[in-house]
Amino acid sequence: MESGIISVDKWRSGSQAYFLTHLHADHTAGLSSTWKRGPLFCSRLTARLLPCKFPSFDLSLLRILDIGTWHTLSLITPSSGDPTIVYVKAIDAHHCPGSVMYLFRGEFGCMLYSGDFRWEKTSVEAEIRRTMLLDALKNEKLDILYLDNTYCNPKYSFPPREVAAKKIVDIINSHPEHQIVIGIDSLGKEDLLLYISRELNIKIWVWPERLQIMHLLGFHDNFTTQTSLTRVRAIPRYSFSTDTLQGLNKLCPTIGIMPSGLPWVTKPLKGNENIFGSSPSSSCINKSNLSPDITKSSEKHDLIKDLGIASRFHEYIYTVPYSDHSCFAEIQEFVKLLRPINIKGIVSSSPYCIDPVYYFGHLCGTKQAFWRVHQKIENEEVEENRTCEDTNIKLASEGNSTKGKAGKKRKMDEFYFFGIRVSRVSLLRRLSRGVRIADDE
DNA sequence: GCGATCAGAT
DNA sequence: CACATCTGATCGC
Repeated sequence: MESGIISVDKWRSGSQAYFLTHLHADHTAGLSSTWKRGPLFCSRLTARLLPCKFPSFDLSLLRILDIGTWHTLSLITPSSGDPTIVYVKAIDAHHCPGSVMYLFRGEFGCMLYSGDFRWEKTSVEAEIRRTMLLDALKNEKLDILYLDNTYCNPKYSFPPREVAAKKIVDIINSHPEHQIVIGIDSLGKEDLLLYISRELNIKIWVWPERLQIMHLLGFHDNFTTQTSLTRVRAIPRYSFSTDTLQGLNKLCPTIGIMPSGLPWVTKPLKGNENIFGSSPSSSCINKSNLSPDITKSSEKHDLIKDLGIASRFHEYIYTVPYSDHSCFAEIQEFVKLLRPINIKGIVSSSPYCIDPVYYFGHLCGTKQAFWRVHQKIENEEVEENRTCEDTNIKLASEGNSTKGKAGKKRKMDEFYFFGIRVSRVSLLRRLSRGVRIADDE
């Protein structure tokens, strides 16, 4: 049987074509400026952004896939040496700029790799995308869906991004005298920042590399690297912490806003701090007379009363459920729409992320996968294993190329249309995402 | 010395 | 509690 025809967000050697869904770091681990293993397919926008991350990347290896158009790849069946045709269509994933899903058709059947995606149904764009996906699948069963299962648990529920964005503007407006910092990554959340910029009619500060990204995305008027021009700054998420906010508040009153799919917490609060801020006697209260006295009971009451979907985890920090991944209900809608024969989650890092078959197996074209997963769960220690593929990884005796307990995992793979080759994993480290299509396992 | 990988942090 | 990213250590060439 053939193996390793194409890889999605996986960069080991042996494939004939490589597909990148988007440029976040956990999907590019293994890619580098010296890439030469084969053609790399991606969206036009990803191709434009890619040199920022990989400056001397050989651009002659890039293959741009226009969204919504079928592309034809002539590949070789490794086992026989015979030519084979693979058709691929890229579909906007609405996760971050350039992000796409890939729909493949070939001898192996029909498969969709969702990548990271957000499936909001409130926008006009979402309706266009829904139609595009259904048209692409017309009269064709979907053999396998590789699904972004980041929040594949009913406990994960959050509103559309538009709602969260409004809340963030409300928070900013309710702090007219404060500096504002917002934690973001190197790509993503641009729509949020644009919305803030337009609603408040201000520019937003970003760090220089981020301004370059904004310009590549075509945003020339809403962002600046001059701190004097604005009170709203977007800073790297890794430098967004309680310490950062406490430091900033020694200079001037500042609040932090963390847009995230989940309530965000930093390291455990110390001493007599609590989620509504330090008591006046706390050693952590800052001593500057510029600092906001949020501990005044009347003001505290007003702030809390008005938080709505936002929450306040620290005296200076708000978290708002602005997520670039689908919530559980959206994932469910997506699966209901597609009715795949089989589903495979592409994320296995979260202790709460569960094999999507557990929740959605009954929506699939075959009940086999559903029953097998339920059987597996009933036969094992449910609370430990059903929510945590990492448990299997930790139990694995060796970090070879099969994830999980060899016997158990192989059993799991049997009902998938493809075997999945997963790179060697550290027993303690989460799996990277991605898939390499192979059916020889 | 360099890139890839890993561990630990935010 | 998650995600995405950074820094720094270690490994192999």
